[in-house]
Amino acid sequence: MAQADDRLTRVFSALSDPIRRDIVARLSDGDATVGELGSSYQVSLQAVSKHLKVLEDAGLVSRSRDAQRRPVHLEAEVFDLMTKWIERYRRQAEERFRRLDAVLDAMGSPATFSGTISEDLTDTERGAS
Amino acid sequence: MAQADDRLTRVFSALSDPIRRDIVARLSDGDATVGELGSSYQVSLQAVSKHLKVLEDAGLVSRSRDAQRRPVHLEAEVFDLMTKWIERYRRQAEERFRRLDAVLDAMGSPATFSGTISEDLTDTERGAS
DNA sequence: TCCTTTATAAACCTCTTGGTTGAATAAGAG
DNA sequence: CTCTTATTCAACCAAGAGGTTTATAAAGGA
Repeated sequence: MAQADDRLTRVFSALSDPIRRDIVARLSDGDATVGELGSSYQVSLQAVSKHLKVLEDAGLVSRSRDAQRRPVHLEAEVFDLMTKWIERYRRQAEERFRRLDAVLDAMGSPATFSGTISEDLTDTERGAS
Repeated sequence: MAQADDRLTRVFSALSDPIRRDIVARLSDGDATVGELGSSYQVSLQAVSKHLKVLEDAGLVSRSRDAQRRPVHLEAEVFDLMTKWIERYRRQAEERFRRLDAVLDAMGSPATFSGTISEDLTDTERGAS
């Protein structure tokens, strides 16, 4: 659970950088070496190497070996982690919205909506005391 | 374009923090005040207030006013930005994978796959020189 | 073997982030 | 008015992130 949390943190964090998102975009089009990737940005190759390490730690890319080169490969499955998280709460919010609509509908009043309509759901992630 | 980029950066960045993700999770169950949210974590209320500002700047939440209270509301539409980005590259990677399979199939060889199969795609985001 | 290419490691710097505490603001409630 | 509640602002601090440069490692190619 804390593990999944760390993983999500790493993935979101990895994609919060424009260069790293761009690297992912490029890799979706095919594997590439560090040098190939690096030539597109103004930052040093070492910086790109660091970015790749971040992506790798997040599980978003993997690397093999081809002579001196280390081709980088996109691991698209990790996206699932994010989309699942996102979709879960999006759905929940939409569901709540639907219910709110139903309530307003039933009593035909505006109301500033300050209370909570739904009860507690089992929330696997939240844990702080 | 750079605007969308900033927005994506802010959204991913906002969700890269466990407390902020948890806040989003809670808000998906209903609006809440800063105080209500803050009581769940060990950090100070001021820290929570800062987290909310980050979420707000990312467009993930909005705030209204109810006397001294400032109820926080989840803006789930922003999720679309992310899912669209993610799905785009996931799909592209899968597509590439399919084509690779086809190629391997056609020539019945293993091959370590180092080259690029597809040509450049018009990539709206990538822009660095 | 020696050179060149490709990539990483290490040390360093600066800016950002997430946290703190203490003061200020906003808006009822008595 | 004055007090209390709810929230934010300001100043500060430690740790982390992203960048640099210099040096090192790994692995063909001449």
